[in-house]
Amino acid sequence: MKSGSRDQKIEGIRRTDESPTGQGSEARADAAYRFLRNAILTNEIPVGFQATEVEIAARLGMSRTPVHEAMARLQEEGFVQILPRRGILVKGLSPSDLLEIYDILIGLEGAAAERLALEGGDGIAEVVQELEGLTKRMELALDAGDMDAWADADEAFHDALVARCGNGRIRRLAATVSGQSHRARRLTLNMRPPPKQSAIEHRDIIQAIAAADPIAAGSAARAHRRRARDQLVPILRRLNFAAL
Amino acid sequence: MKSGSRDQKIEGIRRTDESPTGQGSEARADAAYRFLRNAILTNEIPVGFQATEVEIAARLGMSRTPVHEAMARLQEEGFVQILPRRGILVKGLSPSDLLEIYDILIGLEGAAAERLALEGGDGIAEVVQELEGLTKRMELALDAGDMDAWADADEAFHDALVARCGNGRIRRLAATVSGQSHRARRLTLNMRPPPKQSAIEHRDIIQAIAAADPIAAGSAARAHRRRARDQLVPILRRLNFAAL
DNA sequence: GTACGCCATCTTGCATGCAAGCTTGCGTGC
DNA sequence: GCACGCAAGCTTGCATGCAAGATGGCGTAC
Repeated sequence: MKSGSRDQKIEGIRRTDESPTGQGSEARADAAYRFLRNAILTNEIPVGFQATEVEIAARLGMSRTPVHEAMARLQEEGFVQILPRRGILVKGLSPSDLLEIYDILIGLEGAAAERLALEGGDGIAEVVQELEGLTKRMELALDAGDMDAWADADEAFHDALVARCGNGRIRRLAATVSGQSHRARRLTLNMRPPPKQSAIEHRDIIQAIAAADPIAAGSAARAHRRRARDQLVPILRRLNFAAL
Repeated sequence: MKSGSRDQKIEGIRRTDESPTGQGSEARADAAYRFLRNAILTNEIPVGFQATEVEIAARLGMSRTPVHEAMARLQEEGFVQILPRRGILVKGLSPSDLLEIYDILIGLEGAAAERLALEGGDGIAEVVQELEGLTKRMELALDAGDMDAWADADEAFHDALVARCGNGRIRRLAATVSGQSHRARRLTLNMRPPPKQSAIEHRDIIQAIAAADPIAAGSAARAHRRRARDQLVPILRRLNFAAL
């Protein structure tokens, strides 16, 4: 037997009726990529799920070619593993994988914060306001005990930090890498102590950016992610998650 | 006419006689990727070169399919751009591209140095020795006035830093990103003042790693790359390189 | 002479056909 | 009863065929 969850539904790919070929580029391949990535992130396709290109192609109503390309991308990003002659396996994240991911986020978000503080001046006020608003949302959600809303706001803060730093490459890399830790963060959301500290640390970052102090901004961003790492990784190790 | 350099030779792809399919996976597609990437990095295929998938496939002695996959990867990494209906364009790097790349390297190498210092203990002595050896090579090359050898050793130092940090993801990301700046570094090699400072800064990094001081190690690594950035980018801007 | 519109060609994206290797299950021999 | 060998099937990688859209050139009209 291949796996336990062959019967998982993968229906419902959004066939945007734009150019089937042409400038939109990679219509089907891209659709397959986005659909599968999203399905894995939301656990619609669980870790350990195994299937062949043909099966996935059939479920998605397309041929093997675009699925093949999507799989190559997903493998590069660590979401799946193409097993030699056995099919495609949805991979989980081990605690050490997560450690790697957090170390990268520490570096990238530090760089983003630094860059934001360096740019300074003009558009910064707007960014600061956005970051402040998201931090406020976190606090409100935390007060209300709504951890999902807290996680949404927290994620939005970190997304905004890298998205607004003006460095498109950082944005793309961070999105890819942090996507991989999405499941882990959500799963452990209730195993962690209430994240009261997060908002404070976010404000440290915001302040340094507003003060146009790149060194302090980078330092604050790294310290924040470091603390998250040192909190999250031990929990996973203790739980002895082989993969999640 | 498409471009000026259609007649460039792209012959000579190394057809490793391993399994044409099977476990090695992506034999031809991977070969195409590596060959093209290398050719672009070494300027065998110059910036501005433009061709179609069919032409490249013919030159490489394979069909369009593996070339197509290779191109998708190269585009994601920023080496080429697939123009809607006009073919594939080898992209150059603008000064702001290079700024982005350096900001990322600042972050990633900082994280690598931090991680190395954190691991501490056992295998660190070996890594420290390797880094020290490469730094020595830089000094010797610099004394001999051999800038190419200096650049080789410098590159090896930075490669070793991220490769030995134990984080495979950092290694891969850094390799991809730093590869893109390869041409720029080489081209400006003789436009910069003699890099006497580099060896000193490398030793700062090495010392902090040896002392198991992650904060200092990260800080030193970032400071080193920051200086390189602030030296290189203005040169490119001044030269008004649209792309290189 | 210039500008606009139409047609042909070119290029890519996807579907399908083909080949080859690994895996696995069964049969046989010890 | 167990282990080894063989064969068949399954799965992926690559080649090729097909279709569709955009671009550029050429012809015509003003």
